[in-house]
Amino acid sequence: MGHSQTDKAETHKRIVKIAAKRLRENGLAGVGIAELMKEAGLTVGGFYKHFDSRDALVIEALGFAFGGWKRRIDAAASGGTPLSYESLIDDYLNEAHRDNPGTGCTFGALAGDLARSDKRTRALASEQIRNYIQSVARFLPRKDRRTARSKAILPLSALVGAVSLARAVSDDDLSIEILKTVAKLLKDAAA
Amino acid sequence: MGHSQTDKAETHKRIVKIAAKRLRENGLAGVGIAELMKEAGLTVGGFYKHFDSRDALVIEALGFAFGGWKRRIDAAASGGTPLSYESLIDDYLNEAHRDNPGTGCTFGALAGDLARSDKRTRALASEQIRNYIQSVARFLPRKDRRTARSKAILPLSALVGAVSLARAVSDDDLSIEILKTVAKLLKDAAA
DNA sequence: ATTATCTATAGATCTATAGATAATGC
DNA sequence: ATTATCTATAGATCTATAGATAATGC
Repeated sequence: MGHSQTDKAETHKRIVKIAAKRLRENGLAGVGIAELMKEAGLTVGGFYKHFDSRDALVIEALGFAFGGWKRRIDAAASGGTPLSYESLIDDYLNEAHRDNPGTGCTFGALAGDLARSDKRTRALASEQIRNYIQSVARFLPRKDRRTARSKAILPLSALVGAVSLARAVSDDDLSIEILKTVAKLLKDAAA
Repeated sequence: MGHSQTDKAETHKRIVKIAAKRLRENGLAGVGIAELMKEAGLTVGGFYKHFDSRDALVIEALGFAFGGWKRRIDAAASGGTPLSYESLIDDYLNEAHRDNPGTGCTFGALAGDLARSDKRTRALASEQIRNYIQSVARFLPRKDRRTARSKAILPLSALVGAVSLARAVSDDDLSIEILKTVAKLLKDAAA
């Protein structure tokens, strides 16, 4: 039982990270506190020294989850290998992303759950959608730069819809057809 | 306490309809048996004379829910007023649909939940996605008829993604911007 | 006699809290 | 002394079942 204040900060972060993954995998109501704490190597009783309520953890975890994909594409945008619009699409619409919602786009995994969440959670979603629109806008081809913000909303919706539908079907051929077709048509439209 | 066999068939259908609405509103795990039975004017005990399990009701309710929107656009397609591709889009991307998931498109409301459902439920989703692709394909402009099936998958994904995102945000201006922008860009792309 | 529905409840699960335990840190 | 974590459990909720009740339908 080691429990310095440093340990506590690390423990807190570990719980948030695990929740960010498990909530994207199982939905916002799909995993209990006891299970999350167990995955963090702890027991249920300690939870409320870290969070006021389950909802408080959900909000924190969503904040962390949203940050993940955004950090990734922003880093790619400003980093050494500037990502093209096409590679952004391929980075989103592939089988690895489809099969790993826990580390993927939060909207792709939880848009439906967010729609049913309270106002505070949906305010976070608003803020993040704005971020995502801006992020996607930066990757748009030169010809769309002037109306980039508007132009970014269609591909963003199509990406979220396509990965949701690709995950919802049991037929793998159909699932891959959805991913590949939407990827191709989005690229064609931008060319 | 009236309970002829005719009554029972009607009661069964009433429970399914109520579930189809409430599951789209609250998510596949968001409403309990007692609440559904109460809305149908019944009590919880009678439930299992109608359904083997809660899951069995969910499957039946999804079947009914999927049928709703499809019946609507198919009727429009073959009916007196042939719906245009543009009016199909407007029929989907508007505030009334956004604000009434209980009577709207099942994928728009439940794609994320379906992705986390068992294989049997996702098999139903596969079948229905195929139906929806065909339904949308019939509305495509003349120039896209040859590759209609492929061409239908992008707008379908964009519609589902856009309504999910429009519901997920708390900011009404942003929500309307999503609906209107995706509608306009889809129409422009088809023109 | 059969059965559609009712009331009541068993058993499981989940959030949150109470009180004990064993470290930290002044 | 304080506190991070533990064990144990209260209270709520949810699915499913048991047994009673009051209609249907032979």
